[in-house]
Amino acid sequence: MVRQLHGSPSSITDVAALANVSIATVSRVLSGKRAKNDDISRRVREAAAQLDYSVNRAASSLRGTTTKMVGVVVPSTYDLFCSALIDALEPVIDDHSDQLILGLGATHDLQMSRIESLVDRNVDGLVVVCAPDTDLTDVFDRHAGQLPIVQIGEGRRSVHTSSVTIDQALSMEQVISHLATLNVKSVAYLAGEQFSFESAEMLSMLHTQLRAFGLTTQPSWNQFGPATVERGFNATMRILATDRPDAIVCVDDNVAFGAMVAIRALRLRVPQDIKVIGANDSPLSRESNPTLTTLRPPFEQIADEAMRLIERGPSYTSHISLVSQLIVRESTLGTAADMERQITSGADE
Amino acid sequence: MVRQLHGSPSSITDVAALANVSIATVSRVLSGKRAKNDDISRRVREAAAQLDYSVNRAASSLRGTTTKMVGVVVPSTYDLFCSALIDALEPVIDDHSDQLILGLGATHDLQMSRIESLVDRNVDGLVVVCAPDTDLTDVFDRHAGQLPIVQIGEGRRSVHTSSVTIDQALSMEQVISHLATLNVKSVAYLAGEQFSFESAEMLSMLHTQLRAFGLTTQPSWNQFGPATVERGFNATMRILATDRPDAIVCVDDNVAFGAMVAIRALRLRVPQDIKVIGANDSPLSRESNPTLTTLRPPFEQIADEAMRLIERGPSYTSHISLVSQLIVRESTLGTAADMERQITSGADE
DNA sequence: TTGTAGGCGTTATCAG
DNA sequence: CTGATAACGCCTACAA
Repeated sequence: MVRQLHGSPSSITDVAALANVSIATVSRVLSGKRAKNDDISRRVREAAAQLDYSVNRAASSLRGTTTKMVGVVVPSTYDLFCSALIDALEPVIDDHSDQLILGLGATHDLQMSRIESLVDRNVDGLVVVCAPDTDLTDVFDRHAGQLPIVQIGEGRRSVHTSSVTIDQALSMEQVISHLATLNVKSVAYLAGEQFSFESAEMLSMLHTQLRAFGLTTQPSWNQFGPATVERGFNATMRILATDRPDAIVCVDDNVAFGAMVAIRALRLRVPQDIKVIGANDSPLSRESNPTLTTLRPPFEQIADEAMRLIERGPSYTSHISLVSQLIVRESTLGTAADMERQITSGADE
Repeated sequence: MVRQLHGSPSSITDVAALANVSIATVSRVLSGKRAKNDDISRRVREAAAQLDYSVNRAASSLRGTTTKMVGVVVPSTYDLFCSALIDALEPVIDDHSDQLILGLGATHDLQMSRIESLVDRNVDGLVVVCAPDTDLTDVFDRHAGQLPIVQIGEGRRSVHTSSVTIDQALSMEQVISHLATLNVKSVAYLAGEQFSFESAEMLSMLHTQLRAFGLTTQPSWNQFGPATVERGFNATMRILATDRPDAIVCVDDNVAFGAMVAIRALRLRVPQDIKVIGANDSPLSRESNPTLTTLRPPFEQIADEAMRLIERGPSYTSHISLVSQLIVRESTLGTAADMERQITSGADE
């Protein structure tokens, strides 16, 4: 393989010359728009490899109809949902030989600005996680005719864009059904921030499912708050000061961890005395709490569906709803021995 | 402003026609390669605005010398250091009117593949966080002549690339000096994973600084392990079963949180009985542990320096070392009242 | 199936 | 400082 360390990289003309064919043929062979796999085809590939040739994307974008770039706009990579999504999206985008262009913005204006930039760049598609309380429908409507846009998760929908969401009702049903199987009678719920539409929706579904399965809860057990370990700890302490629910369902694995610590601090056992379930599981939280029964959003599926929708172009819009996976672990099913092990081992070495 | 909802977007030719100048002049005005700010300049800008014109980056890249794209390659966005870095880098890159192309890879092969893709795309520069135990010097050497490459943090350095790192020695000095001021005599250290070079370096610096300030430690107090809440909890429980260090320094805010929970579980007080210090602070961990004294890496500075190095082009290489900021909070300086408040309040509402 | 040639929108060059 | 013009590298009718 000849490396052109100095001088400009080889172009399609060089390949054509070396393979003794026209540049049109080279273009067709290399872009797969040619049926046969004969001698010519072989010669072209060989020449390309020898010259270490790769297409100039700028030229290709200029003349062709795609840029092989996909824009991804999310509020922040701190957000565990967003980082899990990005980690799932990146390999899928790479598989399509596309590039992931990242836009960050936690406000309407920032998100809009990033989206405009990406549209300016003629990205082939846009994946957007709307910031909380943000309405981007105007921006979407403005561009949805030009390129496929896929909204992920909550947020007001534009008529012209596709969406991939998580079916919170089915997810909650899995949780309550699981608890019912374990003979749980009463359930506390540590929700997310009050102002979030998602939180309100989840809470309402919880009540629906509790009713369906004949379980009970109490108003003081259904608390809104930030999704932090500390909040889980504090909220649980407060509930357990006077009451004793059979299970605590948490909006987040961090909250669930705080709850478990609080339960242990009160000399109660998980899961024998109280069962704990988390949600919005991500590899990061899993690592820090490997015994927690939790709802894992289907990030790989989300990424696959999003890219599929982008591939189909702007004229096709579809709304896809996926269901989280309930991962059953010791915090609901474990034996006393399991939990003992969890607390005392974890050997540092 | 005239929107061209249907039909192709306006090009430089349209602007030139409307402004009654040549396309060359339009190009110069809009790219700032023209001194005066006279009538011509004004007419051009006006025409561009009227036509909602924006340059076609593909054409610009094809003809010009830059692509206005910066590649960022990191192991994973789960990693708090990486997500904090990306969140700091994105706005800086946007300020330069560039786009951030993200490449993810936790292994040598993946990182190399992403870097090759980005170089193929002719990005204007590359920011790379090497995966642990990964040597990318061969890849760097191959491309460092073509485009500026900036390594962030640990990892083997290539002679031809720039780097921006955190001065761990100075950071540790801040920590120990702070503890010395508070009359701390003995310090335990919960390190990161044993195999990481960074961990070993930090531990050695800890000992150096302890000696310098006349503090003590014990071999059994210096433990390697994963950076999780659970690990911090377990490790602290084990140490406190027999010993009583005046302070515990943790490699990570999560570990520190686990340590604080363990201390409280043993009915000891932070900071009166034992002081706790974290490190690698990020907004995420700060949110879940707002009372922790911690070392915050200078992400904004890192981002600024990285972009500055990229702007200077491939021929200029420089190695920059920045120092973390010690954020002093209640876990070392607080009063009893502070900590009481921390535990019992945190009002869910 | 292959080659030829035109043009995508921009920037760099060079002459005025 | 401005304007005309030549690339940049590629894709794709269209002709052979």
